Amino acid sequence: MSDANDDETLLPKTYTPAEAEARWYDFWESSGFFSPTGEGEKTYTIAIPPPNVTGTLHMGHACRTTFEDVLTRYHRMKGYDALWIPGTDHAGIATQVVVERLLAREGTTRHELGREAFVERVWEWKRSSGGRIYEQLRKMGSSCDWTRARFTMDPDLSVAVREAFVRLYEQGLIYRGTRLVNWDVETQTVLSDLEVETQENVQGELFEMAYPVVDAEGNARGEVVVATTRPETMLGDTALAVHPDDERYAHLHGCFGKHPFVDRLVPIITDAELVDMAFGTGVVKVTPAHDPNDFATGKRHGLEEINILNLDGTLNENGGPFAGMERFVARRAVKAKLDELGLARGSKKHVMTLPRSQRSGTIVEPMISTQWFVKMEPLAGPAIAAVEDGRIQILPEDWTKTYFHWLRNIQDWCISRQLWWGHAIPAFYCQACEHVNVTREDPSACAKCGSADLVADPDVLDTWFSSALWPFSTLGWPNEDAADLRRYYPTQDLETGYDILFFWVARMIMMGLHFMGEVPFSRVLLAGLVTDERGEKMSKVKGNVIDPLDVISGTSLDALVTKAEAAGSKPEGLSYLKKTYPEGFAEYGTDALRMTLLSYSPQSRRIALSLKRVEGYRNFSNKLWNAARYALMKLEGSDARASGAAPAASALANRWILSRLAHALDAAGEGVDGYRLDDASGALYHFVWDELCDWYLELSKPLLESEDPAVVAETRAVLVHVLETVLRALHPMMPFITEEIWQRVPKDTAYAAGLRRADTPSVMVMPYPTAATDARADAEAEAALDGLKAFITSARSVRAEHDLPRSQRVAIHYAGAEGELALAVLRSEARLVQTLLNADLHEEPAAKLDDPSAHFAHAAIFVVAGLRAAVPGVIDPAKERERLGRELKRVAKDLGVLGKKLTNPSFVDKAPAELVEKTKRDAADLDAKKSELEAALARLG
RNA sequence: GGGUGGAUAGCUCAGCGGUAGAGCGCCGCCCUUACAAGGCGGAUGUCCAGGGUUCGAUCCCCUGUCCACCCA
Repeated sequence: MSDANDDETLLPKTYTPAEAEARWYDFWESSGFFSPTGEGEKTYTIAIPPPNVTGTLHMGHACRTTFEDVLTRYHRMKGYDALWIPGTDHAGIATQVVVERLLAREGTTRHELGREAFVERVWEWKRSSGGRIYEQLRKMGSSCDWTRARFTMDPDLSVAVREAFVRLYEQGLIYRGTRLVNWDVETQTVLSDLEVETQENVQGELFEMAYPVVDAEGNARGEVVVATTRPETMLGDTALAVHPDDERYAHLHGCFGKHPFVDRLVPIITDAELVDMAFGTGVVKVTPAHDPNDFATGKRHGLEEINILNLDGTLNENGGPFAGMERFVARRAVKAKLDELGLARGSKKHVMTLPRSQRSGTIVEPMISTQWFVKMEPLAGPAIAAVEDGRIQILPEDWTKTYFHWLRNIQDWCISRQLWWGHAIPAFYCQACEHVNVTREDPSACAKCGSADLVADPDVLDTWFSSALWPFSTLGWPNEDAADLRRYYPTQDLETGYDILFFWVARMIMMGLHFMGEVPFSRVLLAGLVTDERGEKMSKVKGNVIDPLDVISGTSLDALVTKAEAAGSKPEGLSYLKKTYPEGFAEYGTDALRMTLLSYSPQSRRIALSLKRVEGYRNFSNKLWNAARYALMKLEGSDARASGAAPAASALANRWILSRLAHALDAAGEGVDGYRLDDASGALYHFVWDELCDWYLELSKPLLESEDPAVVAETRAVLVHVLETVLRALHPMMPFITEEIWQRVPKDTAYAAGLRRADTPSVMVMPYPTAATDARADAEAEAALDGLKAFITSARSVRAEHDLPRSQRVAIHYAGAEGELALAVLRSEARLVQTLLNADLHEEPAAKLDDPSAHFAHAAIFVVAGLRAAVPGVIDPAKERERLGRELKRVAKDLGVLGKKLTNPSFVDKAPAELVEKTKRDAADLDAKKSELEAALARLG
C-alpha cells in the first residue's frame, strides 16, 4: 500500500491536531486578533466566570470555555467588536489552604510567619503558579483578550471592592451585626449560608437523656427525657421546651431542669413553634447559641445564649468539666458521664442531615458571632424585576423559577471571613469612642472623636463579594469614564454552570443594577454539570475525573490510573477506569473535544461525557480533513478561487449542494443565536458528512471528468466555495482545523485580505457565512436530487442484498411515466448515476418492466417514487422474495396507518385540510408501490 | 418537609400534537486512488405505568413509581 505522502498529495492522510493547534494559537494571539478593535457600533462582550487562581482546568471549565469561545468567535466574525475578558479570582479559603499546606511541608505555619509575610508568600505563589489555568484555557482555543486579563486582587479591582463596600455601608446596605452564623472550625472562619452544604441521609444517633426536674421552690418533680443528636450541646442548654397543648407535661410548666454538669437551672418553657409533640419525647432541649431554631426560640423567650465553643472547635470554659475537649471527644465524654450519673436513657439510630463546609468538608457549627452582612432585600427587588421584565433572559428558562424563589426568600449575606488572604474590610474601630470608621482611604484619626487610636478590622471579604462586581470592575469601574466601561458595559451573554446561579449570577445582577443602574448582561446561559459517562459526578475520590488536557493530547491507561491514584481515588474508581478506558485516550485534539461538549443539549442538567463521542468527533475532524484533501487535489492546477460569493451553478449536483449549504447555514446561525449550539454544530456536522462528503463529493467526480470545460469550471468553483464557506461556518466551533485547512484553500486575493487585518489573513476574522450571502436555496434542485438519491439507494440495496459487489458492473433497466420529475432527472443525470452505481442504465418501455422476468434473466426489481427498475443477473430468487417481502411489509404497515386515518371521518373532517391532502397523496403513492411489489412477488412464484 | 428536572433503541442522549431520531455499539459486504479515524447495505423500540383532553398523545393535563439535583 502506498504511503500517504509519496505522491503530490497536498495533505497527509490523517489530521494530527497537536502541532497545528499550538501554531495557530500563537499566530492568532500575536496577530492581536483576540483584542477588540474598539471600532464599530455593535459590541459583543462576555466576562469569563473567573476560575480560582488555584484551579486547574476541569471539564466544567472546558465546557464553559468552549461555549464562550464559540459565541465570541461567532460574533467577531459577524462583525461585532468582540471582547471576551479573561481573569481569575483569588479564592480566599482555597488559596490560603494551598499555601498553608506548602508551609506545613516546610515545617512552619502562617502564624509563625505572621500575617504580612504570609500574604506576601501567597502573592509569591500566585506569581509562580497562578497562571497555569491561563495556559490551559489557551489550549482550549479560547479567543479571550489576554491583554485585559484581570485578577480580583489586582490593585484596580481592589479599589472597586473597597468603593463598593464603602458605598453600600454609607447607604445602610452593609452593616455589622451579631448573629448565629456558620462556623468552620477547621479553616476557622465564618461561612455564608451558600457555602454550607447539606449531607443527606447520614446514619446518626439520637441520644436520650434525662433532666432531673425541680419546681420553683426547688422540690424534686421527677425528670423529663430529651433526645439529641449533639449531646455535648447540652452544656449550652438554657431551657427545656414543651408544647403548650401537651397534656403530658402540663404539670411541669413553670418548673426547671437541673443541669447535671453546671450549676444552672434551665426553665421549662412552652413553645408551639419549636416543639413537635409527636417527635421524640415531646420535650426539646434549647441551646440558643448553637442551633438556628433554638436561637429563634431564645429570642422569643429572652433566653440566655451560652456559647460553649472555642473557635477551633474545642469546648470553652462554659463546658465545665469538659472544657478544653475537642467537640466530638466532648460528645463521647458527655454521654459517658450521663451514663455514669444514671441519666442516659438509651439511643436510637437516626437518619439525619449534616451541614458541611463547602471548603473544608468539616461539620459546620452554628455559633453566635459579630460579622459584616449585606442587606439583601433592597438589592433583590430590582434583580427580580430585571428578569421579570425581560431585561435579562435566563436560559434554559426553567432556572428562572429557581432564581425567583431564591431571591424572594433571600437572607442577608455574611461577607466577612476570618482569613488573611483577601480584601481587607475597610473598617477601623476607634478605641476611644468605639466609632466604626468605614472609609475609602485608611484613616489616621477617628472621624467622630479625632482619636488616632484606631484598630483595623482584621477580617477580609468573601471572595464572591469581589466576583459580584466582575462585569464592571474588570472594565474600569469605579472610574465611570473608563473607556472600556463606557463601551463594553453592559455585556451581552453570561455563560456559566447552574451551580453558581446564586453564588455569582444573582449577585452580579444585584450589584450591576445597584452600582451601574443597568443590568450587567442581557442573557444568562446556564450549562449543565459535566459528569462521567455513567452520569456520576466527577470526583477525585471516585477516580472518575477526566482531565480535558488528557482528552486533547491523549494518555495511556497507566498514566490515567496513576493520576487518579495520586488524587486519592478509591480502588473502585481505578477499576472503573481500567474497565472503561482499557486503551487510555487517543490524541483526540481540542476541536474534537469542543465539538463533543457542544453536542450536548443545553436543556440537560447533566452532560454525561462519553469518550466514544469524542472519538466520533475526532473522526469527523478527519472526515473534514479528507474532504479538504480531495477538494484541494481536484483544484490543483486550476484557477478556481474562493471569493466569498456563491458561484452561479447550472449542474444539478452543484445547485443542490449550494441549496443544502443554505439550509445548513440557516440552521447554524439560528442555533448560535438561540443558544442551541448543539443544533448549530449538529447541522454543520451533518451537512459536511451526510451531504457534502457522502453525496456531493461523489457526484462531483463525474462532473470533474466532464468534457465540457464549463461544467468542470463550475464544479471547481462550487467545490472551493462550499469548502471555504463551511470552514468559516465551523470555525467558531472547531477553530484549529478550520484555520489549518482554510489557510491552504485557494482564495481570491482581495477576499482573503480578511475583515480587519489586511496583512494577516485568517479565517477567524472573515465574515461569518449566511444563507443569503454564501449559498442559494433551490427547492427544485433539492426535489430532483432527492429522487435521484432514492433511486441510487434502492439500487445499492439490491446490490447488497444479492451480493453483487461494487466491482461487478450491473445493468439497470428502468421505466417511468412520461412527465414525472424522477424520470426526467434520471434521464438527464444518467451518467452521474452510472458512475455512482457502477452500472449501465437502460430506459425501457413501461410494458417491459410490467413483466421483468419475461425480459430479464433472474431480475430483482425496485420501485421508487415514479420509477420502476429491474436489475438482471440476480442468482437467488429466494433472497429476492425475502427482500421484496420485507419491503412489502413495511409499505403495508405504513399504508395501514395512513388508511386508518383516512377512513376515520373525524380525521377527515377535523384535521387541517393540508394534512389530509398530504396523507391522501402519501397513501396513493404507497398504494401504487404496494401493487408493484405484489406483482413482482407474484411473478417470482 | 418544599421545589426543580429526568424516565425514548444495548449504551449516552435529541425530539415533542400528525406514520419514532442521532452518535456509539451490533449484523452483512467492500482496501472503491479524499478518508478503514473509511464506504455501502441492514436489524433494533409496550417512547416508565395508569387515567384524562383531542379526529389523533412519546409530546398537553392529572395520579403513581423510580432516579438526579436544589432549598429548608
